[in-house]
Amino acid sequence: MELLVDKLNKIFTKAFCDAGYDESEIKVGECAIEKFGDFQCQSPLFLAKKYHKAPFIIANDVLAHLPQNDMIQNATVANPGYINFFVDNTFLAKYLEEYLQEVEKPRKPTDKKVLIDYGGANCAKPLHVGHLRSADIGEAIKRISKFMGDDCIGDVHLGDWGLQMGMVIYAVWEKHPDLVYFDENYTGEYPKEPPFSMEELKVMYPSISQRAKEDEILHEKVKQITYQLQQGRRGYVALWRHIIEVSKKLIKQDYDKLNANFDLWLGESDSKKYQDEVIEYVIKNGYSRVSDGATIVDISLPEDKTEIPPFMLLNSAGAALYSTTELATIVQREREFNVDEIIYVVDNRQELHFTQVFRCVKKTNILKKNIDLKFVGFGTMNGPDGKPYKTRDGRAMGLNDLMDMVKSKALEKVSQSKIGYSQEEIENISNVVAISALKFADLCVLRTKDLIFDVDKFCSFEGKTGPYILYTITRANSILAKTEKLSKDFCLLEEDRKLALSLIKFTDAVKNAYEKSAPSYICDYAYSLANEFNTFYAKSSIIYEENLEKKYSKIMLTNYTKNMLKKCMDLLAINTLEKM
RNA sequence: GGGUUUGUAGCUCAGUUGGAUAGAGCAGUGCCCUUCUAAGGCAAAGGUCGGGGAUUCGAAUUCCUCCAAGCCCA
Repeated sequence: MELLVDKLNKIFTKAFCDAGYDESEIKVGECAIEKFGDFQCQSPLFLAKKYHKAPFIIANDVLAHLPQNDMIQNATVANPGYINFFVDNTFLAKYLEEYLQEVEKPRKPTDKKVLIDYGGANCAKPLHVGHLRSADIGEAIKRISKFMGDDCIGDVHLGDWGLQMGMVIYAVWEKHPDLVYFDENYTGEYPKEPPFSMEELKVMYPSISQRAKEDEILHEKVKQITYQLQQGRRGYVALWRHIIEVSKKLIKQDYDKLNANFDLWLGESDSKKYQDEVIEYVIKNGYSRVSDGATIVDISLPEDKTEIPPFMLLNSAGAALYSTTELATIVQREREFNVDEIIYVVDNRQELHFTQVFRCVKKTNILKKNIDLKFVGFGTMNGPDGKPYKTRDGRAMGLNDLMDMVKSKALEKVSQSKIGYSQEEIENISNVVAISALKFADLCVLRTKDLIFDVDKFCSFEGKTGPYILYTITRANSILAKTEKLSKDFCLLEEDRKLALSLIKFTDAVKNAYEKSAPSYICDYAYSLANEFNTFYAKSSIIYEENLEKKYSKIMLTNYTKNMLKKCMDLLAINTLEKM
């Protein structure tokens, strides 16, 4: 199906050509001033210089050559050379119905397999506000890409190989020093069941981490355990497996609340099997050199203004680093999942690190095919002082603490509702409302910018928020529930055309969101559509409308809007409600 | 010190390849529930687009310079 703007672009391109301006890139856009038109063409302004003519004259030439058609109405020229026009109502009504049918159809597959690396939670550690962005943005990008026809898989990519693992092992040892895991001479099978519960695991890391900050000896001990684990000490590895297993369950609970559904639950340690091979490949093929005892790969390019620090393969102690693991992971993703593109949804602060990794991949030709490596960075969640957000006691705020805060606010609000809900309904509704507030607040700012963490903002249910969108859906739904199906043809009323025009802008929003990996475009669109609907809602009486033709048309629009809003929220991975 | 990002209303943010009167939300002001959920709608108010210079018919947007802040690497 040809989109309206494409149809218009074609007509205008022909008109320009007929008027003697042979240009291929004639474009039509939204009219900046509403009363002048639905759309406008600014091309005369751009062409003035080339043709040595005033834009106003060009615009009039074009207007005279505009062919007769059933779309464009009341085309006028405005100073200094805009061509403004309206779209015919009957045409718009027909187009809208076709358009909405088209949107429902599944897209043609793009044959592109994309792996999205988001999440990044650390095993044994609770999720904090910093994890919110990656989960929200990553999940939305995944859904948007899928909608556009890509074959997408999401990988949570857990941090399962760091110091925190040593801390938990230490905590277990402290509690049960006589478990077989700690007996170096033990050669038998280790128990299948973990020696701790989910609840116990939750408190292990925070308590040891706190103590290690003050206790130098304990800190050393933990480092040593971590080292021994990474060297493959049997008992520790067995215990480590238990920690991962229980930890995954805990982490999944949190991600489920945010609607972040990962296809893969891999972690840093899973690429370990490729690590030695990768190191050997880089060294053997002469891509690396030794500098101050460390093995590095120079990745600077001639066009760089300043030198980019080298990629570090092995440190001076001969140990693999975070960057090495990253390289091995990319190799793993090529071999095991055969991807065409990898998208990293991570904090902006990691940009240099990924630039180094990507360059190293390219320089060493370590991949068999050309995989597109994309860094999709997001801004840091900062506190009111502009620095990364910390609670009063100096820790990052826990995700669950934040959720509880928002939820209690939602509970308060829902309990006040005129509609008498049961306790169970109140519980469910406030849950959905709270999560929508949290996610929408996070998603609606352009991802690349740092943002100030503001509890009140996340708890806000008015204006440009998730609950506003949900509320709009429930209003629409309430009308639909109270009306019977009427069989009349859809005719668009003059007073409702703004809502219709808003509905057909969906394609632009998704396209932008997809191309720029920026879900905020969907938020903006959903908000403006909801806004338009609420204006429509306030102006019209729908279920009491006596003219059946009008009534039917308005009900149809209500239904279209509801579906569209739900579609947007689904792309953002935000659940909606029928009643609230 | 090098790199990088940012500076738009009191606060939090939008602002398409330069284009008409720089837009939203929150807070504050005034209206609107005897009709579909007021978590809403309508109206007004709020700005030297960090400062200065340059290019242009035309700059929040491009270039230069200065100021301030964040982050990364040292």
